Amino acid sequence: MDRIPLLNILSGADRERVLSELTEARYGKGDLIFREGEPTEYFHIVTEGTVKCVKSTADGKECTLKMLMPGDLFCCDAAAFDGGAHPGTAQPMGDVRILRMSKKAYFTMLRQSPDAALEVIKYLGNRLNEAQEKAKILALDRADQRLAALLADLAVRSGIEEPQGIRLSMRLTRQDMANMVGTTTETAIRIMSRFKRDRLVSGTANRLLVRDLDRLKKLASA
Amino acid sequence: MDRIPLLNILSGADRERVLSELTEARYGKGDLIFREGEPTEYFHIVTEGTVKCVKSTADGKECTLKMLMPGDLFCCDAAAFDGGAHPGTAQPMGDVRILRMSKKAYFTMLRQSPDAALEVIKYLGNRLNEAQEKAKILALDRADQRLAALLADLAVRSGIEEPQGIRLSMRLTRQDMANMVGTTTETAIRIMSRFKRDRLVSGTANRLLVRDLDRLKKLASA
DNA sequence: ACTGAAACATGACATTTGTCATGTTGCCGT
DNA sequence: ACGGCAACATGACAAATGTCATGTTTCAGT
Repeated sequence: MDRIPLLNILSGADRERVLSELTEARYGKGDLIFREGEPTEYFHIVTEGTVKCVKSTADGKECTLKMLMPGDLFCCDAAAFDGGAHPGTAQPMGDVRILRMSKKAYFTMLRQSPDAALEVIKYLGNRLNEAQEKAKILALDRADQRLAALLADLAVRSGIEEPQGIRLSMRLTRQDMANMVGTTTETAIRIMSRFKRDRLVSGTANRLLVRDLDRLKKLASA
Repeated sequence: MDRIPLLNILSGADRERVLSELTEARYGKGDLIFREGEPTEYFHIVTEGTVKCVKSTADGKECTLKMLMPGDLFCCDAAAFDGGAHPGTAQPMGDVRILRMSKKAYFTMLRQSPDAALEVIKYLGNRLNEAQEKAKILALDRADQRLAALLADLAVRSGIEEPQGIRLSMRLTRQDMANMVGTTTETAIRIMSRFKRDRLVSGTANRLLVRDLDRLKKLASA
């Protein structure tokens, strides 16, 4: 519970009150934290593991909006909408732990602590910029560039240095990648095959290695 | 200055203090309110006209992120980032009027008025949902569906009822549309020609008419 | 009313991406 | 260790979109 900015900025009575409103919940592979369309009830904070935010179409196609990692907030937006529905589905990638708080307690916190409100505003601002950057990439770049950008980003943000390159910390299938960059699984596989041949990456879902981050970044913005 | 939620929720001394910090600025065709990469200095509110938010690539391609209309806030996000740079360019579509406030006054407002902070949180939450919905559309839909969705959305949000159909209030070239849905001008033109042939729309930039909103919506989500 | 520039239009072709089919590899649970 | 399912792989073809070229229409400013 140390690496959560929103909680760290609080102190004294504010902090105690907020902590007393938080409940821990755990989820595993196959669970859903909530579904697209369901009414929002809680404000959430990820403390361990990775949570995938997904939107789907009527005909079964899926699009992954964001991978939430420890420290990330969710439903700080939709929940603010009185009575709104979840705009997407939240799905754990393996074991995760989250803290949550009722909508009412969340509003109370925001009203009573300007620090908390400012922190949420900064967080949402960053998320908005991120989402718009993603939209730009989807609108203007080719599939291979989008995939290169994704791998580079994941390597930088959650990669582990290894002698051979940067190891990605989470399991990530070609289908997961496809959903994140807006292509089909087949194209993602083909592009990954090419990247492998060109020694940019190696390995599959359980052990993905980024072998040439610089070249990957260059390709992403070429 | 009546139709600005953020200002309407304030009253008394709070309202006076905030109003005293706001300065009006006007811009016309060809001006830029700010450029991508420049440091953020102000928080802005649109009061009249339309402002286009754009991101560009090194090789001159452009992507329109959002059309801001009266009541919209901007740089409530980037400005919250101390010393951050503008993630995009803000460009007036014709004559616009905006109110602005220094970053410092903006922070003071957010600290002193929980109502203002909550309003900004709600606004940012909506913008985030919007941006993610846009990303989903870019990731999963064909160009004609994306264009249909755009036209339907504009018709609903800023259209004027006319005997022949719904007239779009702003000037919008095929190139503008292309930049908003992530295609080339040529494809946007071809798709619009088809829509015209099928009696879904008519007219060009200065006088665009949506003639069959329902069919347009159906195409968007088919 | 005229004129130059911007917007619109369309054809021909290249490239990218999707679709469907089929086969191989890797990994998890018993 | 092995059986089965998910993940990975690849070919052949279709569809969508981009690119380049060329011509017409529309519109704002003189």
